Amino acid sequence: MPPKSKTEQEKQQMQTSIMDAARELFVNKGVEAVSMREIAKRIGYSATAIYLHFKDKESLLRAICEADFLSLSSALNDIFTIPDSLERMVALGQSYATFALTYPNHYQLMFMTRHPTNHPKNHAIEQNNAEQNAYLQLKTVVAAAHHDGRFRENLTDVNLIAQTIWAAMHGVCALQITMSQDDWFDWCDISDRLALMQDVMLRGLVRE
Amino acid sequence: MPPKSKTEQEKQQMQTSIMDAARELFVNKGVEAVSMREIAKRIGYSATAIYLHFKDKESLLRAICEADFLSLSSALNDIFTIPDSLERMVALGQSYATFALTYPNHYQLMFMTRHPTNHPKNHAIEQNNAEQNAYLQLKTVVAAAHHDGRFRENLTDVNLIAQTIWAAMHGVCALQITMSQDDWFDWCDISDRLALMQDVMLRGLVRE
DNA sequence: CACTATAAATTAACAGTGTTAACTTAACGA
DNA sequence: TCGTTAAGTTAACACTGTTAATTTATAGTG
Repeated sequence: MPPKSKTEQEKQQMQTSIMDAARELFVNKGVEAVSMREIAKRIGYSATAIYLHFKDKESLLRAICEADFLSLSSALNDIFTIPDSLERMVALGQSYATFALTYPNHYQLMFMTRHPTNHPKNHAIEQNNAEQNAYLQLKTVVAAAHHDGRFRENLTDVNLIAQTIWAAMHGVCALQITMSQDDWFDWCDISDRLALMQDVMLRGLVRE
Repeated sequence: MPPKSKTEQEKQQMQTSIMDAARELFVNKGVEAVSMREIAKRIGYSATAIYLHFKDKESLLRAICEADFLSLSSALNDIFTIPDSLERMVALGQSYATFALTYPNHYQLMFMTRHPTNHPKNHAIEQNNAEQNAYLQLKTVVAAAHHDGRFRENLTDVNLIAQTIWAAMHGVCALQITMSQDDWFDWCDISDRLALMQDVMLRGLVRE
């Protein structure tokens, strides 16, 4: 039943409906455990219909990730209204963690898997802009706090500080994502772990 | 050409040869991208021969991780001769990081890959002993430092402290492993990042 | 030596995967 | 009314993990 000549808007709608169905399945069952046929059935199409909109499964996944990269960026942008530079920094970390734990599969693809660099040409550059943006947002916040003289005297390398803060938040989130299913010991509440990490990092970084 | 009745040692050798081939392929291409047939070909057997030693693909993966957990455990054991509890804690973190960065492949499988955990019953308990040991080593060191009154007053939950320290070290190592290839910005030296993380965590955790 | 039981390994087969090629519709412009 | 063509479907291919059936070669027994 193919009515001819969908409008551009209808195409867009079809794309997002594919992406929405795929995202939900990906998150619930894991990317590898979801088949194209399953995604297609969810929206009442055959599997091959997806290929009219996305080159393959990986590019569908990337499209979803890119979309959420944008929402990460805008979520991080909301932070910049906070006047105090330290509070701003904490809020940035909180938003970052919220994103990571809300979209664990996407986070895993973005920050927890070595990218084979298969397509180094085309979207490698553009895509890294998104990554760069996310890091630049962090770096900007750190630089502001540094400019305000909030860090200890011996902390002068803004890049080093930013990367260490990033590592701290990443550590909590990544460990939660990979290990939360393992129930072989007492995982403290993730929010407690996040809060303590923020607290410890602040105490360790900030001038008294 | 099946000669009858392999000795127990030969069985062991076959198992480890399977595990070695699998580990290398898993790490280089990703677990899901490696087929049993490919692993088997690597060691000159047919795919189904693997099933004589491992129940399925997942249990092969778990066996690999288990073996690597043991070598981590023994690497960490050397620390316990250090008398001062804080120095011991720092040294543990250092050894942990050294292991992670020396064997990034193993580390990736152990701490950076989500495992399905489909069969929570049988081997869940025994198998996790190795993991438990590694974590218990950390917890022991943290508990000692806590007992010595080295932490800030409000820090009383040993589990929470241990998990946060773990997350901090994991963050630096994991980010290094996944992102070191991406050259799209100025990565500071890994040893600087590690040192700063240790320093910040110490300042944030320890009573003055 | 012959014969069988058996461990070790292999091939055949199954259901399911991502993906491509060939085919079917249905609506539009001429 | 007739192609042309976009939108979608079915058929097919080369894979995957895994199980069942089958081979092979040795070890022990008569």
